[in-house]
Amino acid sequence: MDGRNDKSDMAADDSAPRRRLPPAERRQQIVDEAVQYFAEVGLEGKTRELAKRLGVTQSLLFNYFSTKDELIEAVYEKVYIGRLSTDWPERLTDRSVPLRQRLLAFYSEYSALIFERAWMRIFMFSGLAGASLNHRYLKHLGDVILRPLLAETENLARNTSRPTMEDVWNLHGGIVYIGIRQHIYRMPAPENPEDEIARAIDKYLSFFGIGPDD
Amino acid sequence: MDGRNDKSDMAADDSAPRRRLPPAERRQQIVDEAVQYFAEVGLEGKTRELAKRLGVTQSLLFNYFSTKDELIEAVYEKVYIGRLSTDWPERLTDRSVPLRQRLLAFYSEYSALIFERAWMRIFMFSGLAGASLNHRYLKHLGDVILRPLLAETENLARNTSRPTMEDVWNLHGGIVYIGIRQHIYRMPAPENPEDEIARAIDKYLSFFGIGPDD
DNA sequence: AATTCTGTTGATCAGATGATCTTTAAAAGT
DNA sequence: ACTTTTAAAGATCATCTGATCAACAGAATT
Repeated sequence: MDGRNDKSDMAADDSAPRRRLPPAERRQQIVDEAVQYFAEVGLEGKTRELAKRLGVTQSLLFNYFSTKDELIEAVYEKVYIGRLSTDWPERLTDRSVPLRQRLLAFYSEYSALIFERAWMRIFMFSGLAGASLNHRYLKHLGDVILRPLLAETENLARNTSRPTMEDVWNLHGGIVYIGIRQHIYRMPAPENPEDEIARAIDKYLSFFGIGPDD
Repeated sequence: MDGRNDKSDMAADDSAPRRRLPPAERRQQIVDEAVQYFAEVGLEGKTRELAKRLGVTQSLLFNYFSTKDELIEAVYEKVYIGRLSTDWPERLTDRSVPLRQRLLAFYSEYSALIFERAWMRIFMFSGLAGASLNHRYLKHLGDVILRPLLAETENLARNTSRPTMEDVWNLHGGIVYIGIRQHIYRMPAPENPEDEIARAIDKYLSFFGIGPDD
């Protein structure tokens, strides 16, 4: 594209000729940069461009990943891993705490994790590509987060209309859409997403007649 | 990829050697198939693969579009055009009709238009690619649909908490997310989206103390 | 039926791209 | 200091991909 080759031009580090990193470290460095790069341009980003951003030869990449797909898999792992804390299910179902408070805590932490450009975009790219990790993640989310959340809502719902799984997905989707607008569509973000999340939760709870202290 | 060349193997039409279509018709045919194809595999789909699906030579494409980007632009136009009816703004602000009813009518029609795989995916692909049409569409949507919708809500809101633009985006996002789950992530869709949309609208309205007949 | 017009094909190019392999040189071991 | 080990670079391959252009053939015109 552009003849960037001299100096002080790269996004990453290009200045120092520091070579021969320990393999584990180099591998990690490659994956980290690949996450950022692929998040920007998509999973069809070129290995040469990625190598350039790393200040490294293209062939080096294949020293750590025998194929590009293998690198992308590593990117998936890196990005998907630890995105769903294991202790959320129990904290979401801890009935000694008001549901509203539990929801606020969960979505506060969760949004902090997912309202991140690299994650958001790679999640979308991999979703469009039909990656299995994407399906597994969403199934997992439904099983260990949203379904318990439905149970908690049902337990407290005072209205005639019973909550359904779709109601939970609607709550979830409305919140996630904030991140989509911001990072996928690059629209201006709300100054304080936490406030909007709180409103979404209140809207959800009040619809089922659940108060702040229930 | 696969040596499909003989017969009865293509997704589109491959059987008949019908050649020499009138230019306008051929062009339309190409764009139509391109929409489907790019919606499936992304905007980095190959011209040769597209030509194969059309049962046509790859070089023919460049007889109608001097460059691939030009074809993609045509795909954008085709897909974006007419996706926002011009009469929605006035119908949404027609205060002789209850707001709930207006919202139901709008999102019933709108969801019928956008809950379509090709649209949904190309919108997402173009959004990730940062296409200007995408930004313009969202700005337009905000200006002529969501902002008036906020005004209508403000006009009827009876609660202490005043509706904000973010509330409208939350309503919208929650609804759109149904389509995202279905067509981007390819998750099982709710049997009847209209019901879920109605619930989302009711949740929204009730939060501001707006009744079904207001 | 012959001629003209033009939609379509087939061959091909130039650059890009994933991947391989030999060579170089930095670090570890002696 | 010398040798060994092995990251990393450099050159290169085979294929893919967007794009070009001359040649072909179906349809309209005369």
